[in-house]
Amino acid sequence: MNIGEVSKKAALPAKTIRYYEDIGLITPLRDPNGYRCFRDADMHKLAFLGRARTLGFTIEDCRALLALWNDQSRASADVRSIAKEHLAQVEKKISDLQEIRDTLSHLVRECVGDERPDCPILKSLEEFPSREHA
Amino acid sequence: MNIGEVSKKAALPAKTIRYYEDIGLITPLRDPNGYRCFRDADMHKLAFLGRARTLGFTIEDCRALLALWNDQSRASADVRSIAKEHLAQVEKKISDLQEIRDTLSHLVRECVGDERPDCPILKSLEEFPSREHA
DNA sequence: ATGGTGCTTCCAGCAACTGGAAGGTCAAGG
DNA sequence: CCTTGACCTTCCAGTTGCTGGAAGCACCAT
Repeated sequence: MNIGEVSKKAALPAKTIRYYEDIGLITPLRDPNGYRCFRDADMHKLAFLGRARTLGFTIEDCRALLALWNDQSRASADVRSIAKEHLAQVEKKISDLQEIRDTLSHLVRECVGDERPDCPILKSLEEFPSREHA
Repeated sequence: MNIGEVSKKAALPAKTIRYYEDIGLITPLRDPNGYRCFRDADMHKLAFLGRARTLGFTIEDCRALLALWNDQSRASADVRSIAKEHLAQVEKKISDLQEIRDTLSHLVRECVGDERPDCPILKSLEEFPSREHA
């Protein structure tokens, strides 16, 4: 399989696949003409990577998960701890964003948004030294 | 005021402040010795920037907001539309992350996490070609 | 004079790609 | 046989928003 076909099947841009090879996540063979030659195992890895990435695992997480995936004697606890750690980060990010959303939507609701220069949003950005306590 | 003092007051790293000058968000004066010399107006801008950045506005958003802030004849609608756009992006991100969180927490719950190699998380990453429809 | 801290500039690097240029390869059509 | 066009290759640069570090002045206290 050439990169184009793999790209379609794995739903990953060819550029991304080349990048994954660059950083050592996959090592496809080469045809005599220099074209990358992907086997089913490569496809599987790429599908795995695509899935893990859409779940927001970092590339280094993916590297670790791939290693565990390839390790027949791995303990499932190892995988679980990576996933749990990542889950915690996702939850933190959600709550940070929720706070931001609340502030923003409050500001947007307060702002009439007409032709007058008076703007509560700017006023708030100006007057609210949020990090004073830092 | 030198950069160190401003850095403390605005709760922004000195590196960040220099970076903001580099990209033209602020233009502090210089003392004869070459040191940056910040006036109150610079401080205000930096505080404004810090606040806007903690709310997740991009640098380019900040540039636009600063320009509006400095524009006495601005329409508050202009500010509002930037904030609304950003709010929409934040909300999108929250819901994306919530989906990820749900999937992840489901996986983590399913996984016993013991010494056995059998791992539902890896299995799911393997078997679930999430982007097939792309 | 010496030490320590603070300031300067510039260069490199992070994550995870993405875009584009310059060029080789292959299959089809004339 | 030649051309066209799609596909492949490599390499370099850019993205966002900083951050780290090196090399070298500036300033103040002793």
